[in-house]
Amino acid sequence: MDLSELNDAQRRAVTAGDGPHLVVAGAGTGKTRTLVHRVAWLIEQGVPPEGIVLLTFTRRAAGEMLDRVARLVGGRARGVRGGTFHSFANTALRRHADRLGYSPSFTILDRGDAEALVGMVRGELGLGSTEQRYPKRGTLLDVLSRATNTHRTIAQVLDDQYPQYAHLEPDLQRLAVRYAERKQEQGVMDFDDLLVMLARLLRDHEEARRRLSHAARHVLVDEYQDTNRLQASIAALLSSVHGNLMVVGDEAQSIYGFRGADVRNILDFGQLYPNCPVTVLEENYRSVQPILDLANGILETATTGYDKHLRSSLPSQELPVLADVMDEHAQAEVVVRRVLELREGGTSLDEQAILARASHHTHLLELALSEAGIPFRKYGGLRFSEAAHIKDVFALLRLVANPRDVLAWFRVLSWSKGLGAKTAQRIGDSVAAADDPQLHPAAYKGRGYHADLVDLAGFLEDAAPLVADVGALVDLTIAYYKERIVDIHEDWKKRLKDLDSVPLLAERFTSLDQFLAEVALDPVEAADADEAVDDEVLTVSTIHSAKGLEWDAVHLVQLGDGAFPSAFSLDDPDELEEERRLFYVAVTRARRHLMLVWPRFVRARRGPVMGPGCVLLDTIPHLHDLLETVKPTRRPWSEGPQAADADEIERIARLLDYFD
DNA sequence: TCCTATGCCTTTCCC
DNA sequence: AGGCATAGGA
Repeated sequence: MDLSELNDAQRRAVTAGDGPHLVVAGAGTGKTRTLVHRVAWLIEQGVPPEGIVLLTFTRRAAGEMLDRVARLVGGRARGVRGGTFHSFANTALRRHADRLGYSPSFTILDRGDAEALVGMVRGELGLGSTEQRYPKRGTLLDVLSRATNTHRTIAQVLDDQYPQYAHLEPDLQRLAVRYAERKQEQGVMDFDDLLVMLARLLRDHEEARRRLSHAARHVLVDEYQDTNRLQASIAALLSSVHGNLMVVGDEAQSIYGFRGADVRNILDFGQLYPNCPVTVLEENYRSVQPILDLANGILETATTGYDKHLRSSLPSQELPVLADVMDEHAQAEVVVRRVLELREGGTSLDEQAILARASHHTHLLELALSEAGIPFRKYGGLRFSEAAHIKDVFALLRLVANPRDVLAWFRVLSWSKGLGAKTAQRIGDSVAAADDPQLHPAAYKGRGYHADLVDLAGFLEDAAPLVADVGALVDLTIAYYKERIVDIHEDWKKRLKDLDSVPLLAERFTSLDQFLAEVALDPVEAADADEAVDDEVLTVSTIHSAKGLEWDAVHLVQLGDGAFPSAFSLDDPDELEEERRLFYVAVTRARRHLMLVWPRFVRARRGPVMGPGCVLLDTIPHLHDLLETVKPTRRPWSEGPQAADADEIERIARLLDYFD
């Protein structure tokens, strides 16, 4: 293997000896390349590929890295175990589920399912029916989830995050206990359980730990700054036998605090492993210097001092552009024009991306792209597999895989007329509680929905023998569902064509459990379900989903207080810091061309129009030396403010002045 | 027990 | 704007 294309620091990390190792890698400093070479190097040194565990943040990242490893060492790379913490946990738990009181075909609950179950448990415990201002089920789940992921008690989480609900601690304790019992009874796990159970397996089950950790000769963790306490403990336990744990990350890019990620993991790694070697990668190979100057400027404004200064060997005369525009219409216009101009200049659509803080910030822009005939794929936001009709199909499949899955019963039963929430839950519960979990329609003779239950039981009977033939099972399920969709969704016509994408998704899978787990752990992006694939496509993505990726040209839209930074972060200094790091991540995705778009006038869904400020920009020292500001000529105010009040008219007038 | 109408309340990022 | 709880009639 050729190590000559690596710099000294990278080579040190790649060829490091055994033991723990921390790699601090600034944006664009060849972090991925280093990890890829490290894995390849280990294989060449004779480490069996199955002994290497590569934990990454997304499935996409894992796949990409293993492809690159394969280019260096060939087919041997296939043996490497790679994926997210959750997917690794899923695989390990299927093998050892019985030790934890679970069947190997347990079902994974996504966020929506988990909330629904919390809702059921809340009802069952009679919580919140009389009291006013009771937290919503999403909030309840959030409290439980934060407690698990950050290793804190419910009381602590309430204190820190939800002081207004501090008095509900006893309720939440009961809820937590019952919720856990319900999941166990039904053979379902939520995302957190995957991590909790894996940690429990590693801690409490001697034999399973031996099997798992003896196999893990080398553990490598990417994006370590975005791991939470639980994940860090898993990495430590997993590597405890051989002690070979290499973690790679950049504390300036920690952007998942909202999900319980803890920067302390990377900052305190040296305390956990005293004398652990540290390699710092500083040379940036990705971006031209003016882009890095801006990135450095952003870090300078951070209150947590990051001891980082990115430098590049790629000079450029082209400053990043700040498009100071009137509103979202002007934003769309300026972005479309820029995309086309760059393309004329040789930057293909594949090499361009539009990034935004929130998925909905690009709605108008997507319309404009379609109008202009620019093909794009959107990442982030609502997933294909989260659409109601797709979840319907998966509920049927889940019943085939795990007939104790009460949420799946609930969903499927509610399709029948005259069968409401109460009855659905009662039927689901009784099936789940039975020794031989099966639907017995005969018990409901005389009810209006009896015929539906007979049909459903018939379907499940026909489906049962097909578990091993995922393709045939999916076809049967879709056919069954298509007969019913007309009564379930008023707008069934536009939903119908999506159903035909499901068999395509299932194609790669030989096991139903695997298929269902995969869909839960890595929800299919709306973009990927579309069969119309142009060969040259622009990317539209949230910044979070763009983590770890890069493009020649990046167009970052919707800057402005309330949008980016998000309104929720404005009054909390810690959260504002996370917005800053997010801004930093966005900017450092760009190699050569960067445009920031700052619409001065954004109509919020409700409430006031957003003001013209943007703290992320305002606080950067010497901003105007770092950017080339353009103010496109104002387009005529064709839309006009509807029903504007006096305040709003005045604000608009001021803005208009500004632009003239 | 089910379904519909009404009014209130919140609103991000994701494995 | 849309989800969610509650009220009240069927």
